[in-house]
Amino acid sequence: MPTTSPNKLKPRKTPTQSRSRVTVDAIFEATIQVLLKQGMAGLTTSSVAERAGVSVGTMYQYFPNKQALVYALNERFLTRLAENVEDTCALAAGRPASVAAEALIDTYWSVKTERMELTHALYRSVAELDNEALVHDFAARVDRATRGMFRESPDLHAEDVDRINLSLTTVIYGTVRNAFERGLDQENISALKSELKAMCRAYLASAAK
Amino acid sequence: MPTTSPNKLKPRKTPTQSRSRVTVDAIFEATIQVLLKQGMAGLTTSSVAERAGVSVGTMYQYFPNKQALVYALNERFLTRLAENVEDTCALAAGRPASVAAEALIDTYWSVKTERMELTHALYRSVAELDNEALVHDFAARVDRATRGMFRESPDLHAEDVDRINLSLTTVIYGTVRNAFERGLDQENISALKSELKAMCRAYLASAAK
Amino acid sequence: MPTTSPNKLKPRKTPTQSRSRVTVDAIFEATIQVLLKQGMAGLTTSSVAERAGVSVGTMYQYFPNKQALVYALNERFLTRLAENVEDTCALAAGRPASVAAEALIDTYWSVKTERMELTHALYRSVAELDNEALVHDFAARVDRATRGMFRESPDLHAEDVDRINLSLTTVIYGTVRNAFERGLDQENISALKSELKAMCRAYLASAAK
Amino acid sequence: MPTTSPNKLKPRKTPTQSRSRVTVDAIFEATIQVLLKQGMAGLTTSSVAERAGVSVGTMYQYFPNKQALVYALNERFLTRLAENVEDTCALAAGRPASVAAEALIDTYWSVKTERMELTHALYRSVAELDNEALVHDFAARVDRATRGMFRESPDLHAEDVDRINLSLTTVIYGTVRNAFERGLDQENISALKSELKAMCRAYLASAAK
DNA sequence: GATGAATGAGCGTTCATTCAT
DNA sequence: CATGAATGAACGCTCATTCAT
Repeated sequence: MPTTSPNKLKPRKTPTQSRSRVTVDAIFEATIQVLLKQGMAGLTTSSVAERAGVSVGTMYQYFPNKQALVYALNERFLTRLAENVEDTCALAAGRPASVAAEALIDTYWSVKTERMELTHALYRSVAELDNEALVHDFAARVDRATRGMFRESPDLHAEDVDRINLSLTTVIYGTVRNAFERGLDQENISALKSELKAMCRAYLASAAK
Repeated sequence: MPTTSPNKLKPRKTPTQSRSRVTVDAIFEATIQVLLKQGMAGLTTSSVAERAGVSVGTMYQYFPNKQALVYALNERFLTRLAENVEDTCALAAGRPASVAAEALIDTYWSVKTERMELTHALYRSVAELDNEALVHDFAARVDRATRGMFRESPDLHAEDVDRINLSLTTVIYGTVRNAFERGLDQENISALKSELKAMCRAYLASAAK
Repeated sequence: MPTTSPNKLKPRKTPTQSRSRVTVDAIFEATIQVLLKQGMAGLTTSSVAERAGVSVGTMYQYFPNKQALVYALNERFLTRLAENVEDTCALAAGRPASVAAEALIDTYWSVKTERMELTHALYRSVAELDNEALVHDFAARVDRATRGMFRESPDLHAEDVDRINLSLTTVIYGTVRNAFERGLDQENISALKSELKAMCRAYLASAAK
Repeated sequence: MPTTSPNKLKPRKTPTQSRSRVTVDAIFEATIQVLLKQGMAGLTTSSVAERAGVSVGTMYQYFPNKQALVYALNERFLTRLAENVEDTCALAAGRPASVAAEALIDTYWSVKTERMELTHALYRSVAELDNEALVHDFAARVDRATRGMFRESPDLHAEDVDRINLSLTTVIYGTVRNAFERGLDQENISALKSELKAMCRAYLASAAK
């Protein structure tokens, strides 16, 4: 699958001036609205521009092409997610691994729940526009944070940290995503959350032996 | 997001005759090749037809439209997956839950690994063409099989089966998908697999108390 | 407008054998049915073949192409119309011009009324497939008949016949067609018919002076 | 026969700005040229765009689809025709019915003759694209005008007006159309015109008795 | 003969991108 | 800088016609 060179995806200008900021924000918000209402199929440059109240020409001042817009939008959300995870990791560092894992689940779950539909739409947009490099970058960043956290856990052996970190994060992220995509109702969703926690606890308990 | 009525997605003729079978297979294989080489963006009716060595017109004899083609391709793979899972469930029925869970993991993992790139590409194609109804149908089918299997597990209380089934399947399927999407290498992949098994075992052990 | 050479439009075989006759009739009837139900837009070779219960290949045995089929269908109807008019003219020859004109109106009107929808559909098909040469040929044939009839009218001067024939026929045919295309109800239609007769009578009375 | 909802046929932007006006006019003129040279069969979006010297994309800025273009073209001509008839009716109101009828014939004839080939081509285009609703609307509009005119004729009884209006207009419009479709030469055409007038005069004289 | 699967040119339409104003 | 009319390549899809069986 051909991946577009990242240079082509970078915004044309970093919006430091306030007017630019406002415009870019409007474009992002419009993109989200369109994504939620029409899905990726309805995400055309003109639909976004119209909703943002700017001309297509203006959009092209800030983003060299459509893909760059979607890229930047995902970057925003992933940054927010990464920051949340990093905060959580900073707070939970030094606590037992099971506590840290539960904190991670809570954080991840709440970020996904907050704007569930949008999250779903963004997942799709990433897949559709070959922005996987972006996702990998953020996965690495988040991985650094969680690994750091587990490294500080008093109940984990140093040589187990990487393995456990990989397992826990892969399981947690995958499960959360799958839970939402299966279209479960609220009751099942929250039941699932505590089962996931139980599973992580049990795993850590057995792994620590 | 508009969902296309399933009637519009049904193949035009069931390929019972041998010539049709060959043609349909060629089209499916071409779709896969294109999907792997160019992704969904490159999946045009002409690219598939050309690769399959048939004309577009012929394609349209078997599939009423492009979406139906992708739908049918996914259906094929999901059917294969469901059958494998059902076989596994039949074999593992009556064994302890942890053994059953491990069998499920092995089966699911091997089906997905077999043509890893294709699995990934199909995940995308489902998202892009609103074929989620199809996925839900198969999820329900597979769910019936695993629930049946766990119901026979001697070490599970009847009232726990549904909860445990939901948890295990959501965790397993989500983890497998995520493992592939993270692009882990073979070593990490197989490490992950045994960790996942360990996790399920620990979970079941703690749940059985 | 490019007119297709008539050779290209001729049926491939004159259906003298009875089996051919049946097939050709079935094809014609199917063409009519499709024309009535779907209009020219739905008149595809396969829709006609399917309705006729034959394969497209068979259709091409009898008609070299689609246009030839429509051509032949129109030819059939125009022949029927021409024969009716010729019969009427033979009967009314020698009668006063106004009687002859009324007879012509009655005949023309009844042919059009008989299968009104079909008549309309055929008008369209003629226009769409540039079969105007055909129409002109039949117009000439019908013209010969009516001219012959009026020539025998005792109350017409020989030098007026051509002018009066042209006027009457143009007015009558045009009015009949327009009456049906305006979508008038039965009451207005029949009122119109007697007015048209009155008009022709008045015209002939004044022209004879 | 399926009739397309009129909303789908409305132009996308009313060409008030001068640049748009020019473009739309060019497209209309190109449509006419193509219609005359190739007939409806040759009227493709690209042939029109090419002849108009614009891109297909530009065409679609002004017309939502091909049918809308043909619809708008017919609307233009029918509006022109209706206005001419209305003007004539205003001028001839109050004059004897025969004078009014002759004025109507002159007007109708001249509008249709002015661009005879085009008139013919438009008749076809209406039939082919199910624009008959449009024609009926304009027929009603023109009917109002002529009925109003005849109502003012001093020599007509009020109770006869509707019947006479219907007869005269149906005969006149039908005859004019038929005259053109028969492909008569100039000499016959103008002979026919005065015969039609004579016929109407005679009809009115007899009807007034 | 009869069949109907296969063909592929050509259609109507969309939309990311550009650039004169 | 902002605009949005114009562009045109590329798409999904149809259907008259052919020809191997």
